[in-house]
Amino acid sequence: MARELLQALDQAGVRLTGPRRELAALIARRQGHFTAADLLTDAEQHSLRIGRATVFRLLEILADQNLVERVDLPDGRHAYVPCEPSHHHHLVCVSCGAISEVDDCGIDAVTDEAARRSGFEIQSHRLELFGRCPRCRSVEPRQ
Amino acid sequence: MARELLQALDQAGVRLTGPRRELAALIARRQGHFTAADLLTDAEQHSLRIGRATVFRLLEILADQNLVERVDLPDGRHAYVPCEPSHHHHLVCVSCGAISEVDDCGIDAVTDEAARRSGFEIQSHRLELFGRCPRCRSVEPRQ
DNA sequence: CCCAATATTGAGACTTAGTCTCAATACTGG
DNA sequence: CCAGTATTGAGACTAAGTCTCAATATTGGG
Repeated sequence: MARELLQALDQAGVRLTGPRRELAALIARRQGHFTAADLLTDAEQHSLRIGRATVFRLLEILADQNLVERVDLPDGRHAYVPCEPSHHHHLVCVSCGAISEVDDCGIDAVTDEAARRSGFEIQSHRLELFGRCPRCRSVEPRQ
Repeated sequence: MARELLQALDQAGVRLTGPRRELAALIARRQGHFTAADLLTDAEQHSLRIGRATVFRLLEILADQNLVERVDLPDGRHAYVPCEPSHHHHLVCVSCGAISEVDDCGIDAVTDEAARRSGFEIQSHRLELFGRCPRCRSVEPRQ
């Protein structure tokens, strides 16, 4: 999976330097969402000397390329999710942090309707869904 | 408008102390969204000695009462919007920062569909729409 | 292969948002 | 008025993120 990330970066004309390869590998090893701080901790545990700025810089590049998406968790923290570049939305499991992607499920009708009612010209939107994933539901059916 | 905020707080059993009244007035004077830092600046300009913690504490109370909603701006900052307690979504004007509320425009169908496809049990969602408000559109029709 | 131009790097200072603690103060009901 | 409780501001603290800069890595051209 790190392979794919690097390939996509390469195609976008981004230099594949050592630190970037290492970070791509760390990201690939993660399940679900992660924060910048997570990556810094990971790097330290692997005895990689990667600066804070480098992490944020790569995350910015990845976000620009839509290879990673920024998600605002309900508690206000910022997390990132590796994902397909196409437009879609995220389902965040509040128990285990797993992320699932769902593509457009008729949201356009909603935004169109909102535009009609408000007179706004809508340029972008962000939909985040929070709940419990199938696995967490089966482990503890009701919370 | 500060009147309404205070009234709602009162009904919720929150003490209407001096600093809270002052902050309510500052919030009422604001158009659209604002950040905690905005309120601190306002307070200072009005020579009010209100501590940082007090601002965050009141915002938390207001958010708990759904009198204010936290909005994550596209640039990653956190802002607050005074609003009606009922469930709804926000339209944020990226030019002037104006906020408009739209209530449920069929989003439930979208979340239901997402739940069906993913197996998640969806507990909450957040939809934010970004674009340009009617006024900004008329001033500069295309950007 | 080497070199000069350019991009990237890590370190750490810095900024900003938000939390926490605590002693002083304000508010409450009796 | 008074005792108990809640709230307050100050400021220390933490965490997230940005910025600067000198050192290093990478690149394409000769």
